[in-house]
Amino acid sequence: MPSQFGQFCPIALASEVLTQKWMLLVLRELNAGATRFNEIRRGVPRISATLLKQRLLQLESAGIVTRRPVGADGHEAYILTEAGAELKPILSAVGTWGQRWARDIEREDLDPAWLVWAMHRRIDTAAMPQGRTVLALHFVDAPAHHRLFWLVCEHPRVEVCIKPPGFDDTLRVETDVRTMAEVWRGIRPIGQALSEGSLTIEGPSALVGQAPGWFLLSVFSETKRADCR
Amino acid sequence: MPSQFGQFCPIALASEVLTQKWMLLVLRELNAGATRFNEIRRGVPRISATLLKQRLLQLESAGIVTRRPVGADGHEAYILTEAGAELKPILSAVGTWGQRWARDIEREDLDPAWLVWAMHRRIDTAAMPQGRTVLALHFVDAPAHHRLFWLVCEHPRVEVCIKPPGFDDTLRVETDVRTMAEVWRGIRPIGQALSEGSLTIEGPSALVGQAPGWFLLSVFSETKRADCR
DNA sequence: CGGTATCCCCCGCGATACTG
DNA sequence: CAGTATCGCGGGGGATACCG
Repeated sequence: MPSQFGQFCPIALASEVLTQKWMLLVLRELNAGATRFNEIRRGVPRISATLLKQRLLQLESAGIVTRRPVGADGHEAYILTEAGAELKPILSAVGTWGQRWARDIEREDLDPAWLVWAMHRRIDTAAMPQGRTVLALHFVDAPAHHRLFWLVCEHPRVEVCIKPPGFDDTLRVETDVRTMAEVWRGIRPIGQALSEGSLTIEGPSALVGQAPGWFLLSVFSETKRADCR
Repeated sequence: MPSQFGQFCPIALASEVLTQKWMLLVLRELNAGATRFNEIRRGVPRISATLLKQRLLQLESAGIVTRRPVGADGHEAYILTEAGAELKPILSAVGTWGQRWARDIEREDLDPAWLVWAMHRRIDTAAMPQGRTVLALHFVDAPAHHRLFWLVCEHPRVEVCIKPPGFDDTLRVETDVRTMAEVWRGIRPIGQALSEGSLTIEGPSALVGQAPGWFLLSVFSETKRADCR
């Protein structure tokens, strides 16, 4: 796609690559440390495999991504180049603006599977007890197949399961998707959700008190929304 | 267009508006101080009127732009809201990245009319002699109807003419489009272009020496390209 | 100047099925 | 797991003409 805008302005040239559909979300995943094809897809579940591959090729030819052979299989990992790493200020600026000014969350935005995937990257495993901690997440208002998830945490790794992982639950979190989403976004304080009863944590009382601190929430959660004026 | 990406991530929500085609360029113009419909169009000449209007409506409904009645005619001016003003870090980050890492300038990017329009916003009229200064720009390799432009400068205003403005030229600049573009981008030092002879300035020798300083160049011109390694 | 209205084409993209 | 192949449609957007 040569010269989409007919300008040599750096913003126009950068736009050609960066404003393609799904592109910023793919870059967000790569920036968050995703390297494998399906790892990226889990963070951008609504993109088709065909289109994701196409986007990755575009990123490669733009010098933003490189492929590196990995492991024993013939497959490869996608790595950000130096040019890709320098996209971080853009993602940060877009996220900050979105946190402050973007539209409110709609029904269709509330994908519980994506929420859990986002949460699993932001768990403070160092603050957890030694050994394995299993957090069961129960979204009371989600469709049956998206109602239950488990976060299996063993410092420093966190794994997402959609079936019982075979270990006892350490704690059980029960909430609705919107509450958890707003807590994750930093729009609603977790303490408020707890005292309202829209989010409950069950388990050994010593751990129940610590658990809210294990959730590090979105990287933009500290940025305050602007329309509260 | 509700929930294009099915995520409540702030980057995804911001993307819905910001990554529409032409959107960043329209915002660049608004951020540069353009307020009228056709003023924006001159900075984004390849967008159709229909689509520009559509984009402006989207910006309005996203809370990024407001319309304000202006002057005697029934028309209006487009003004950035506070949310729109806070997009500046995004434009800045995208431009900086583009300056460092975006693809090289192609033939079709080299629109001399756009170049002159970009330049006219970045003229240091305060450094010019008192009264009116007329700069004639001659692009030797441009198609006939885009070969000659005039910048009529009278502090602090600069006007672009595509026909002889009716005043004597103070100075005459002769160059090819690519040279002027690369100088404007800060990729090639103007001194180098002058000594190579790919850019010449003719007129009273006292003014010829000052003239290179009148061109403030792109706001990203100080950012160095990265692939010089 | 600042738009509308209309037409129509193309291709971006989603969906589905299949492979090494 | 990491893709490829194919099909088909929808609508985004370019072009052109028109208007107050």
